[in-house]
Amino acid sequence: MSWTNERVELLKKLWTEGHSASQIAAELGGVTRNAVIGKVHRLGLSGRAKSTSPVAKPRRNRPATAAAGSTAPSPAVAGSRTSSAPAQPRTQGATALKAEASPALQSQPLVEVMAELVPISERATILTLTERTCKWPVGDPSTEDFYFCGRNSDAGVPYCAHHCKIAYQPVSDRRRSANKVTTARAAG
DNA sequence: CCCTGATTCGC
DNA sequence: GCGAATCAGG
Repeated sequence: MSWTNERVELLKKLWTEGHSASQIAAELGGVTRNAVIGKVHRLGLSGRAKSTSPVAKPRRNRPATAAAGSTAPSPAVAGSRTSSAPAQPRTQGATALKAEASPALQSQPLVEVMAELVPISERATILTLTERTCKWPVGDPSTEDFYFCGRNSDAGVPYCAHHCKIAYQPVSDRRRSANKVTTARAAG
């Protein structure tokens, strides 16, 4: 993958908007965050002032030939599956969902509630999800205002603590889930 | 650990 | 010019 004009433009745009290098790399695809950072510097738009040590740091020699594709960066979101899949989010069990259930698709009222709960600054697109970010979908995936929760989750756990509570309700409680969820969020 | 950007330097 | 490896910091 090369730095075409369009890709550079997108890079500039996203960088200016404050996206992190890894996020930009994910959106561009085919590049690592290192590549993005490198490009940012070459473009001379690193501007986002950091406390760059005025002091010259002693650089160590690079080991040896390591450039040969030793690492296999996988920008794509890996669908991490736990051995035993817990209850699908917001399902009564009857509705057969596709492999990765999308809770947002079946609970419109809840979706609107969630939209208010997730700070814009922490929202994620499909491109920014990692193994440790909450993959709780919010909104209609076919519209532009769709996003993922994106907050931190434990490694391997698909949702943040908050969304886990919603997603993994005991079967015995799920009958009243709609009410409980709404009530729970009101209570905190 | 996870993440962030900064820098070097072989390619 | 490119970006992995590395460094430094949160």
